[in-house]
Amino acid sequence: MNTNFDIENFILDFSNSCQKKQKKVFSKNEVVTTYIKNRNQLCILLDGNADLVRYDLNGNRTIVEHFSKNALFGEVFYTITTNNELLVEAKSNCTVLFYIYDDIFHKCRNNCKFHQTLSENLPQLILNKVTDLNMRIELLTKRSTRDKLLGYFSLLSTRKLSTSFELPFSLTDLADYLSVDRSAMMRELKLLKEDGFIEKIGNRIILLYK
Amino acid sequence: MNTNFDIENFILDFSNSCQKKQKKVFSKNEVVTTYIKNRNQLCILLDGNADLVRYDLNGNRTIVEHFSKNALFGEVFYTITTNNELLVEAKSNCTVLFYIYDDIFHKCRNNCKFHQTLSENLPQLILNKVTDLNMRIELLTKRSTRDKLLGYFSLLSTRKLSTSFELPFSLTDLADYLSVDRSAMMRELKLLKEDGFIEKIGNRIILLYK
DNA sequence: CATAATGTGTTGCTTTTGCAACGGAAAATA
DNA sequence: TATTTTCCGTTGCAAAAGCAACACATTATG
Repeated sequence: MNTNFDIENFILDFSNSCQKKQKKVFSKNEVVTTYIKNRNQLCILLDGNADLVRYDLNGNRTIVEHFSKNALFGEVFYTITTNNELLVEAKSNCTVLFYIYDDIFHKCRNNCKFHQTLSENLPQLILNKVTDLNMRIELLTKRSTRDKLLGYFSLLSTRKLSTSFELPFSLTDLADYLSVDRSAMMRELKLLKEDGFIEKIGNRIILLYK
Repeated sequence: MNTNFDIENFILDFSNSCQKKQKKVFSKNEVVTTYIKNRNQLCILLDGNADLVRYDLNGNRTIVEHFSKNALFGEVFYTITTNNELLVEAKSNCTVLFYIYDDIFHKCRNNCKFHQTLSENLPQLILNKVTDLNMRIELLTKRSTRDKLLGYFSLLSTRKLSTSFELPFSLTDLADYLSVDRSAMMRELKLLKEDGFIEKIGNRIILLYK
């Protein structure tokens, strides 16, 4: 996450300072948490990978966000407006810290340093989420599967400062992230290879164009 | 916009308190502003309607956000990460206040009340944007044009607390907002009518299902 | 008021995407 | 290690969406 706020040190310094917290360990595919209206839970992923997933009424699965080490998530960052189930699924073994925010923008009743520091930095952290969401929207508004794939690859390439990078998703999950059918995406992936846009070696993509 | 912060009164009280501002009037279809990296402009729509629009390399147009009276917009709320042109277009005659934020989360150098009050409420305002963006993502991840239309209609219906409501867009713009082809959307709209999901009288939609 | 510009509604055709199904590879698990 | 489960890669077919073109309505504008 791109922030001036040093989450890593913050966690090291303060993670034990608040009494109102819980630390839990999850194994792969377990449900870490479900998003519930007005609870204002805040979670920190100390270790592992997890996805925020939504299931709609048609049974379609959408990966809304992907979290890795030190990611912050929870209802604090996501005002819930619909009835759709929103849950965080562990993609690997995970260690997670849970906090409840009585009031997002004010101090913890216990007046602990953790909540205080976090409150100060919350605006910046939320703005980071906004950036992520806008990127997501940009991807989703692309009209074809090809453009979604290329857009996503170019994003990863920019982040890694390299035309070669690992996919953080399985291909099945990538399809759910781009909101397209998996087999149609595989077909397009093949065409992208044939048309010389990309190379794919296992989980690694190499961008060839420009 | 759904916020505890009373924008209307805030504008009345403070819009003249900061020296670093500009008030401008635009006529329909004029470009209100272009989003530029690191400028941190903040705009308040005093009157009229405007859209945040993106044009991609294929010439596709996407309406990213729709603004009406008292809406806040500008780079402050949108961390720019791509090269795509992002601009705000007046959809009617508009009056807009412009401010520049030297530093989003700190006080204006002039220490004016406007920036101070806004700083205090910025987290809440950003959270409102997050809500909007999440709804947008939810719409865009729907797999079919039908589901996008129904999802959008149900959203408007919830907002207006009525199964009957006016569309805030022309149908051409609605297609750009849902990121679908206009004629395909028209076709689907016709089918929705035929299948008894909606009624459409001019600009007004009536939801018939459930 | 006449004319231009924009928006609506429609359609035939083409392309893209989704769906369903399957075999084999890889990974997780007993 | 054997076995089950998940993931990858592919394909034929059906459905949906995009494209292009047009007539007509409505709205702006000289």
